[in-house]
Amino acid sequence: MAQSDTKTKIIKTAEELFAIAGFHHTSLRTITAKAGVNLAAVNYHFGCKEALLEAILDRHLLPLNESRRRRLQAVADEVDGSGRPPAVEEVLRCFTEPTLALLHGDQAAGYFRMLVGRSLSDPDQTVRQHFLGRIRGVLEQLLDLLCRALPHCPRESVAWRLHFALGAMSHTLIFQEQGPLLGGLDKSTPLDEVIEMLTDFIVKGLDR
Amino acid sequence: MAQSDTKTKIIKTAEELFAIAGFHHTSLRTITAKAGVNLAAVNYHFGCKEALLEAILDRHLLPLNESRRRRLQAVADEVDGSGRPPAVEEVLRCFTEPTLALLHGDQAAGYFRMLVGRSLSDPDQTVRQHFLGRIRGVLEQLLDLLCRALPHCPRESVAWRLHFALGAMSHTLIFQEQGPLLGGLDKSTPLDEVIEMLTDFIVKGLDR
DNA sequence: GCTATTTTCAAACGATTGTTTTAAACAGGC
DNA sequence: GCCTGTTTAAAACAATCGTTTGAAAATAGC
Repeated sequence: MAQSDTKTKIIKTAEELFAIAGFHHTSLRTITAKAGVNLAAVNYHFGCKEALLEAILDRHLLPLNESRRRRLQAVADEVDGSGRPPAVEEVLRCFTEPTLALLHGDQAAGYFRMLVGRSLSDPDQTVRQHFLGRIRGVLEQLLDLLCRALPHCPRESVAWRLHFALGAMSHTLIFQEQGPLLGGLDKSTPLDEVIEMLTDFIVKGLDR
Repeated sequence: MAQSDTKTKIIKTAEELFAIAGFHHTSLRTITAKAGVNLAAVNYHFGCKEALLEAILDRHLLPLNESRRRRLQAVADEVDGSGRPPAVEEVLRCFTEPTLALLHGDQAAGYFRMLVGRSLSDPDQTVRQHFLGRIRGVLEQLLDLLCRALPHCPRESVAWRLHFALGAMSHTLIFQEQGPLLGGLDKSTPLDEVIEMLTDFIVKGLDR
């Protein structure tokens, strides 16, 4: 029971607190107190606070990106075979659907979702860099395939549209708890429906 | 010259540093050192750090939102008269174009742009609340008018699409300095062109 | 030119941060 | 049993944070 019980408790608690209050605004004392472990345990198991963040990111982000990568590659291979350009929506779903699978598979992944959404726009360079370093490769792959789906469109235009789309995505991932910023917005809408609407929105923006 | 010279120097410096590093990650000592004023000057002139943030937000956000409000009202009045629903793009530009005017009018507003972009998704509740409190009214007005532009579309769907659009917008405002997260993205693209592409993207997503 | 007010300044305050330290408790191998 | 390496515990570390203090300096009113 002693082996890595403490380590897991720290990771899960920190994941939640980082997602809600942000990395720098969450102290190790808050984490360890809520997790019921000793303060020094963080530095013993992870070395430093920043390494704890990396461990949290790795836990979900690595398999998630691997899944995205496989799906993107599968579509790319299919295009290579048939010679027909892929549909924009098909490409986009290679990126988004693994996220949905993750959120359905792991009940506790809800907080991770917020953390990911925040990471892109975090004011702190540390958080941003750790996150970007783990996702940049997949983004390039996604951009490449999008360009093949839009052969008439210059790469830079596609890149800008993808940039806008990522903004919409991260903003949607964050949205939770922090109160609806729009009056007519129902927070209880199931995540699946939200993602469907978001996908529609993005596909329309990316296409043509 | 002495009257509010210090006060202005503090505001302008803080605006820049808050935009780049975030509110909580920027210390009053960093601000005052860069501004060349005494540490205590902040608490003397503004009361506390949080009030300094409010002053910064007010300086540009109040006139900006007033301009947006007037333009939205003008379109609404026109619709009331003619009875024809407005175009989505027309409504959207009521919100975005005043921003462009601000950025062109004030050379130093570039940092404010980043600050605004960050504020929506800031991990810290303080920053978010101060920002939302100053923009929520205009957003409601924008949503109302968008619903009239899309009479066949249920209000909640419009709200969600606007939600996605706001994500794309804030993400675009932030983007600067922090290194391109996408390879094919040219950072030197003039802001006008970026906003044009962004508007296209959003209109396509909002419409129909 | 004096007074009264505003503004600046250096120094310190108390609280909190991530991290380190030192000792104690625990585990399993032989 | 004892020993070796791992894990926890409480305390202290040095650094930084926002804020306050009290006196000096500058300014304005008359």
